[in-house]
Amino acid sequence: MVTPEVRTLAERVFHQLQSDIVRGVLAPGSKITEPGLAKTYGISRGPLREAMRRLESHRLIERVPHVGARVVKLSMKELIELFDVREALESMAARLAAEHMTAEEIQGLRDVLTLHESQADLQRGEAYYQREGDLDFHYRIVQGSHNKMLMSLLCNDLYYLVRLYRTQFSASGTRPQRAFVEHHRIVDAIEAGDAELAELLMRRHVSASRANVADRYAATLEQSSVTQAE
Amino acid sequence: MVTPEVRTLAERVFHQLQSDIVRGVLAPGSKITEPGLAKTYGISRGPLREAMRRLESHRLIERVPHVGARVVKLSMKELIELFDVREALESMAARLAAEHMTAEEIQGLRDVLTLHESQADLQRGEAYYQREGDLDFHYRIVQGSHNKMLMSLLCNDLYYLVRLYRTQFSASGTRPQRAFVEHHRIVDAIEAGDAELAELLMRRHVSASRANVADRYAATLEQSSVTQAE
DNA sequence: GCATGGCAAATTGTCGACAATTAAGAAAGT
DNA sequence: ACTTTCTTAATTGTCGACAATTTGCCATGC
Repeated sequence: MVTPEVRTLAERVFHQLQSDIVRGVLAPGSKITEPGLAKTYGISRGPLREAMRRLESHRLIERVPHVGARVVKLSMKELIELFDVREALESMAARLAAEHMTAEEIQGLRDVLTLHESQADLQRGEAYYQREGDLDFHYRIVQGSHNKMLMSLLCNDLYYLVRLYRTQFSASGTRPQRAFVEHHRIVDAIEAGDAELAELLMRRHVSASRANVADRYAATLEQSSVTQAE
Repeated sequence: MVTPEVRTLAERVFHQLQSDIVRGVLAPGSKITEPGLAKTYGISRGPLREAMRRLESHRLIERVPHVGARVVKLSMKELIELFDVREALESMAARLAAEHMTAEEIQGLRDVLTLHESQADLQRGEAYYQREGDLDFHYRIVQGSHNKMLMSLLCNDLYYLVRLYRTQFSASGTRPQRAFVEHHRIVDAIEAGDAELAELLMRRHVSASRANVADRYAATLEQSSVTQAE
């Protein structure tokens, strides 16, 4: 990941909190109190509040004035919204990557895929896609777009939410091989410099992930309505 | 706009600073010092720093640890990057708007257009598109997407940068009528529920704006290279 | 027994002071 | 005259204390 700038206390505690939230150390929806955190991390409330303000901007915590803050808890609806935004941004990223990625970057992307392939081969492709690997792939394509604003939006904001969702829903995705193939096809398009195709494939790829989530959402709704009816 | 939550000092000074930066009261690239601002706004540095941290997250100021902060100054390259992101997000917004917008919202959108038309008719369509009007149109479509994450990204982050760019480059867009027509066509598509068409038209609309900016960018580069050569 | 009002504890918001780091300017040496 | 180094001033980073607001609880009245 990006080397965290740990020059100040506020920076350090920001990254620490970010990590703790994404990894599930701080449970989604749990209330976090300033004196508590200050004591936990051994700092005063000043830098802590600045870190929390940044986390708020990054949508990892939600604050209400004079009341308090709690770790964000993604609803399925919000999760699907997140995938819509990802579809828009990542398809654009794939298009730009096909136009601007250097040979070295493309090679690095291939290396990531082969590495993942061997890992997935061992673990029967089950757990892998719920880990960092999948995001690593998307991460590199965003970098390849050479668009700093895209990189900032996706890598600094949205991907942390994606990782948070994985801890929340322990996504038992049933489509590891399919995603594999899709990844390969996307790299092929990028390597061929076919921007239009790369964009289309990435759009379908993210859209398929969202559909997967949406299906489970529908199943959940159905079940809850049954529960409500009885 | 969204009613600003002015419950605390930090909130108030955040909105104040945001407005001052976007309106050009604080010049792009100018250095801003904490004691100076604290004195100007009559508050202490605590809330001020929190407001600045939020502005930093929203990309309106840039901070370097132990050195200071300055108002962001968009380069043409960054501006074009911004338009790329807008193209991706707003075309998605138009698609969702065509799917989810209510009759009342569509009527409101039409009202905005007719209002703008009368204004533009008076002012020969010159100055209007550099003001709030154009953004107001886009704003409503984003609202119509009913996607909170999209709304947050576009309305809370990117649109402030767009407004900032207008003060920076005093964009002498030569295409008011064309944009008018494009706006109308987009609304037509949304009203017809044609999501695919709405997305396509919005993509072209933003893309055309970017092309306009890019042309001026190229002209600027040419001129500077001439200046350098002499 | 329940609702309403006020009281108290805890938490958040704000402030001023002190420590740490940086940048600029002056002085001295080559 | 130029570079280098040291000193100093200014700015940022951090802290602890105080004020304001909220929330839960308890007592009182119906």
